[in-house]
Amino acid sequence: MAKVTANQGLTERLQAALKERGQRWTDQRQIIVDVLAASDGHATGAELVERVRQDDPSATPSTVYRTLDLLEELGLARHHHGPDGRETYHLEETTEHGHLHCRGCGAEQELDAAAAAPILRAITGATGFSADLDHLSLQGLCAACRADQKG
Amino acid sequence: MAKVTANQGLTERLQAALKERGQRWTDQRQIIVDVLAASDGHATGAELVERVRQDDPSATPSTVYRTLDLLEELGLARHHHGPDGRETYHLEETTEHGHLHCRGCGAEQELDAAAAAPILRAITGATGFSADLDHLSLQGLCAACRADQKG
DNA sequence: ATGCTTATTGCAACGTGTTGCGATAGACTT
DNA sequence: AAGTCTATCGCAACACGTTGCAATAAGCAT
Repeated sequence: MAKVTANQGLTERLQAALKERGQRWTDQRQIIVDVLAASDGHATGAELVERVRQDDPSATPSTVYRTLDLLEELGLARHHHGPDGRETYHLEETTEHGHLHCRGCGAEQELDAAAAAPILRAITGATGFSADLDHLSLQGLCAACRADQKG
Repeated sequence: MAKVTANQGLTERLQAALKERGQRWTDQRQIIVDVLAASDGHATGAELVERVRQDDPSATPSTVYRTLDLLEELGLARHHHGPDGRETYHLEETTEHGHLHCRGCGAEQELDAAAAAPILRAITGATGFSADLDHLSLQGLCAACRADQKG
């Protein structure tokens, strides 16, 4: 049985977008999109490289990273930097969201658009900046850790 | 003429803090603190390494980075990650502040504690998190670029 | 099907930062 | 002043990403 890509619609959109720009559809790109979709939460660049190499051992990091850049250009993927500076990628299909890292317990929490709205408003109010939620990556202490510190 | 360190007070504080922890004061550490103080705005790790090597060509990256980590542990320095993930260091003497990067014009703007207060409040209100201002590094569009886009 | 154009790939080298380990050299004791 | 203990240093190797270049192969035209 032929391996059916789990992302028919996505793949088609991608193929169309590439054609329009005179760019090409390749097996590697299919694999990378599949892997990204499969690790739908968040994956670092290195993790994605490794997973892609399980499907196609001939793939190299440069190709994977270049494809990820391309997917971002096309608006299909996003990346942000964790508190340690490493890259984390996710598909744009996931709703736009920010990230919160607790330096106490190490927990990571997502911040959806609704929860972020007052924050973004405060940023615009204080600075005139309209901040990108997808690039919002905060570090601090979560409620539980703050309570612990007081105890 | 002996080279006089420009940071008497800082150096003394540092020496005392190290002694208390059973750690040592070395020429390299003096140089690194001096360099950090001299490039008082913000400098990437690589820039700092290069400047330190001008004063002491025998210094190696590992030493510089390890010292920077130590200075952070002691609360004397801070680093955050720019939008490209590179590290940027500054002395803690500078008042705590966040950073805003405009993806339109590339401008970088500082965010002082007063301006940030309503933002931090909004974050706590929305999430329970108490965010670290020093690690706050936002990307978005500045007021000018937003106006341009509308034009 | 064959050939042409050029986007994509793999490779190799680089840039930034981190880590393990043996050698060096601070700081303290005698 | 000499010796001891161990923090720090330099080195070499590694991890994550990026970039230039020559070889490959995708997509189109014939």
